[in-house]
Amino acid sequence: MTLFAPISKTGPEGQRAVLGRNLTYGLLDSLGRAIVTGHYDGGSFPTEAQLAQQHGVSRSVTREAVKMLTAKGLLSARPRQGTVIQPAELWNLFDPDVLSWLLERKFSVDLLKHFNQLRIAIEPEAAALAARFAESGDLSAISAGLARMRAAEDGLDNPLEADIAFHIALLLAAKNPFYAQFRDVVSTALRTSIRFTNRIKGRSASVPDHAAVLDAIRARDPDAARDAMRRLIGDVLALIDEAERQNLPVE
Amino acid sequence: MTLFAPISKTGPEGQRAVLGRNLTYGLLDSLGRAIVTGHYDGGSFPTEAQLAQQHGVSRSVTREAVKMLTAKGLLSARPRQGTVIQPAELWNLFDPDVLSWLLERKFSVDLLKHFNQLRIAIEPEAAALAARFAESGDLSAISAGLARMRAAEDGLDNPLEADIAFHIALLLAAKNPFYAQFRDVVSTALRTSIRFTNRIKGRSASVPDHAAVLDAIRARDPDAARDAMRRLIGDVLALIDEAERQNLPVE
DNA sequence: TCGTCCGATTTATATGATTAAACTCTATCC
DNA sequence: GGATAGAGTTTAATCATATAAATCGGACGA
Repeated sequence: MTLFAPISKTGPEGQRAVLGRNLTYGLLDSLGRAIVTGHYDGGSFPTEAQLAQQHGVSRSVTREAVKMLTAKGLLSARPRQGTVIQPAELWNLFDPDVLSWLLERKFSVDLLKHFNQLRIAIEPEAAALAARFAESGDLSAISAGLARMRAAEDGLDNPLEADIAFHIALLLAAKNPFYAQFRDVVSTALRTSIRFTNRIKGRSASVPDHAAVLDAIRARDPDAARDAMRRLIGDVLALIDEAERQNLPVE
Repeated sequence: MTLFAPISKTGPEGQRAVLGRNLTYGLLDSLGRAIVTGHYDGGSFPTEAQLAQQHGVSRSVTREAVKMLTAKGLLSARPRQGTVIQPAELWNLFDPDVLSWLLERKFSVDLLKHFNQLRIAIEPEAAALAARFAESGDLSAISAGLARMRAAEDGLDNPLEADIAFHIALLLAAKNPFYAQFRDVVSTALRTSIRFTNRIKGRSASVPDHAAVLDAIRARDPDAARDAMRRLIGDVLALIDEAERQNLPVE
């Protein structure tokens, strides 16, 4: 059974089919993706010796990749028992790698809904905190994001990247390191959303709604900022719920 | 310079001073704690050869521990450059290990505030979701937590553990895997809070306030559930803010 | 029937050798 | 003089092999 091709090291001509910046990261990515997408769901996970052989790398590389996966909560290794996949509840979902592997699965409205259920908790509160604590640099950054969104309306910028820039700047303005950690979740959620929301309405993210958030932050009005942001994400969630009710075909 | 004692392997009588279940995990914990608590802030991080020598372990163990730390975002390793500590913004703060190392630092009201600023985003929304999606098993679990809190009032249970059980059960009732991930943050926050809040008021967590949350969830009223939970955590935050203003000596 | 010991399996650890990557410095060329 | 190509050096990356420790299952014996 040849589930995987060799990661490929330096080939005859010296080219390197990169799956990462070196063999270990290549294997990490390959295994992580395979685990999260359920390639091992039926049978059991291979032993470290089998892994090394299947991927054509040494045991050192294998062990280091496995150790990284255990650090992210995907695996657990014990002598004699072998290396086993941990139940999904133990995975570190906020790890950027795990997050990106999750998206390799078949697209699911469910995942998108969960993303946005999280966003509607985090971002309104982040806006409220930003209204209290944002410094002038933070305000400029949010404002710059908004400006890019306006430019995008005239085709002068990428609307998705502009939207992301706005939301990231806002998370940083909350001046709380935990909120800053949601950078990846939010940008991932937005990137995932785009191919979905665009199917429903032709509209991209509403500039006036975003402007309302910034205005409230500028006015140092936490409650108004929270409400404005809540409305923004509430709209997306309503869209998703509607799609779910209609059992809309997606992708 | 002997910053660290050897991790200690099997000693004379065969006992093992465990800093983890094996050498790699011992080193992981030791290095993680040292990094997060700032032991390396002045100088630069040792090379892998130096680490191995300083801790009296082999290069394999060292490399695997370092790889786990890079997986958690604390380190980055490149040839010729050596192994370097990543800026704190890149640390995976939601990783349970990182979270626990964070608490090894000198207690700071700041950290406690950040914890609860996060909780006030997550938990009210979790309560609202629970009001919509909780199944009967979830309701029993939350109810059991509340019962334990009541028992604790009569000295029949541990008030802190009862409180934690309540909040964890609620997170799980939201039926969203991302919310479930906050188990560690919330229990850590509560454990940290206790030694702080107890200094201010003699009161432990209010049973009626918690009961109000459960009642709203039972009544399938998301808005009421959100408000009730918001009030609960808002109280804690108010306490912290007050303490901060008075620059209260802590611990 | 129960416990103890033995053997097999798999990860854990150690070590030596070699390779590749990345930075520094220098000497050379224009 | 300044850019630039190349050599040299440092450090992680990789490979290979050997040995130790942990644990499971079954055999054996009281």
